Amino acid sequence: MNAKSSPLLSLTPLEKTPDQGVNLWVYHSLRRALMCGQIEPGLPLTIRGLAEVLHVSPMPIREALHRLTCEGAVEVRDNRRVMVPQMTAARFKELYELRIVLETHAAESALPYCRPEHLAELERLDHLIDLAYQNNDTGEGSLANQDFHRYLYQRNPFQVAVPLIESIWLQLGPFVRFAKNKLTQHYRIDRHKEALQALHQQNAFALRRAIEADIRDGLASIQALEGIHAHFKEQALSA
Amino acid sequence: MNAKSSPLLSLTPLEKTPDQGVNLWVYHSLRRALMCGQIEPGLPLTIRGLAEVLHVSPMPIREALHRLTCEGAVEVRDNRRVMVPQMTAARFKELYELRIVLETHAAESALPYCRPEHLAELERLDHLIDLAYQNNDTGEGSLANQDFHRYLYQRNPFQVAVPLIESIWLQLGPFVRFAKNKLTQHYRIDRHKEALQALHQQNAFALRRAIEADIRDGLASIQALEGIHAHFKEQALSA
DNA sequence: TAGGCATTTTCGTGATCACAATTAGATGCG
DNA sequence: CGCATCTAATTGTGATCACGAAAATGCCTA
Repeated sequence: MNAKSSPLLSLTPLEKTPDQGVNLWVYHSLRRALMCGQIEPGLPLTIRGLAEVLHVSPMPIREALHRLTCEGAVEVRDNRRVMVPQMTAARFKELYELRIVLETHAAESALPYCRPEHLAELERLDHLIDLAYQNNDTGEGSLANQDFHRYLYQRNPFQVAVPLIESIWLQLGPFVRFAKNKLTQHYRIDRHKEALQALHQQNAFALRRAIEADIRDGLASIQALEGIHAHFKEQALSA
Repeated sequence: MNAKSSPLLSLTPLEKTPDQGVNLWVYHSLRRALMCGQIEPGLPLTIRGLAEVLHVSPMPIREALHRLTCEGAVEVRDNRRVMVPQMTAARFKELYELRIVLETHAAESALPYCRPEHLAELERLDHLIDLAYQNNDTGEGSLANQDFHRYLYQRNPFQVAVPLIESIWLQLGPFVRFAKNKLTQHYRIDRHKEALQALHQQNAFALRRAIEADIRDGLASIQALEGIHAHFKEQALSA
């Protein structure tokens, strides 16, 4: 009996499966773990290993890993091993620029559809963010922040950018866990309030500026962390 | 023996599998079929049916369909049936706006990495596009056009937008087949030439304008088709 | 004691099987 | 003759198995 010594992963597997298949439950569990930085980049993820950790058959794991692969959350090395990709400073910068491009566009395209009741819901979601950060729960705060942005963008019923944005979030997720210092939280301007005001005034330009500033603030609060680049793999330039 | 009457699909399954697994071969075959509009939107795709058409076991089909699902190429109706999503005018417009946002950004970020030898390759790819259209091969022309754009964007070694752009292409793919009229080809301005000139001059602004114009030209040539909207499902507004 | 090679283990892939859910066709009632 | 119901075929999901390839382990030699 090979008692796998794999449990380098705690992997709180979300609350039990309500009704959705085992497949989706495994996917969401792994996704959550990725997003909260519970999986070490570079550590090889094996199908059978994860299957044992989550107490399911290898099949749902296989499908979840494939899905996460095509979403960019994990990558396949030389056609075999799968792992969370190493981050580089250049890729980090590209991902954040893409966030700005995509999310300012998504916000502007959602602006005409925003009704007063939606603004109320956004204020509620923004309050949840504050609560999470007051509890020093960085992971939950990050997820709540995504809920705020996602709800805004999805006001546009024809929105097609959200899956792409979520893919970017997923690629950045494993590295935001280092932003545990709430120091910058004290001094930061609440860009969400600015966004809400812009929404109220139906001011597309102000909305874009608020969203961009919000994203740049998050980036700055991460880059301000000393030693953050130690977690980035030096890029092997093969020009 | 249930002789499936499914062959509503011709599905020229690409050239045989060179060395990559059956999995990837199936995926690329389906992707190619999607891109060339060989699969009727709304027609239900079944795992076992496709498995019989491609003469493989259901397993590679299952994985390919899942991957195409998370790329937005196909969608799952009420958690069971999978099919090419119906297009609406609103979604069409959103997808093209997203193309412009993503591709102008990708082009600009690739600009600093463009060397003379890359420009030569781009001219070669542009020539292939002309050849395809001269042969009235719309499908091949569309693929060649994607090769041109992809090669340009990938000059940036830290590019992260290309997978997202390919997802948009994949969602638009099944509907560009209607653009079979080469009438607009005669009068259109060659935006790729403009892009190449901008690249040569390292002019970011001109490059963005060329790429945006190129995309808008393609959109216009499709929308100019009378009756194209007959292929769009009227959107069911549930506000 | 360190390095090269062969054996063994582990892994991903692809195939087949069993089962619940859904759907399409058949049947019976009004 | 039309419609509701029931039955049977079909589908997606999840589990298990077999196989070739890649790694890890151990062994042997210099």
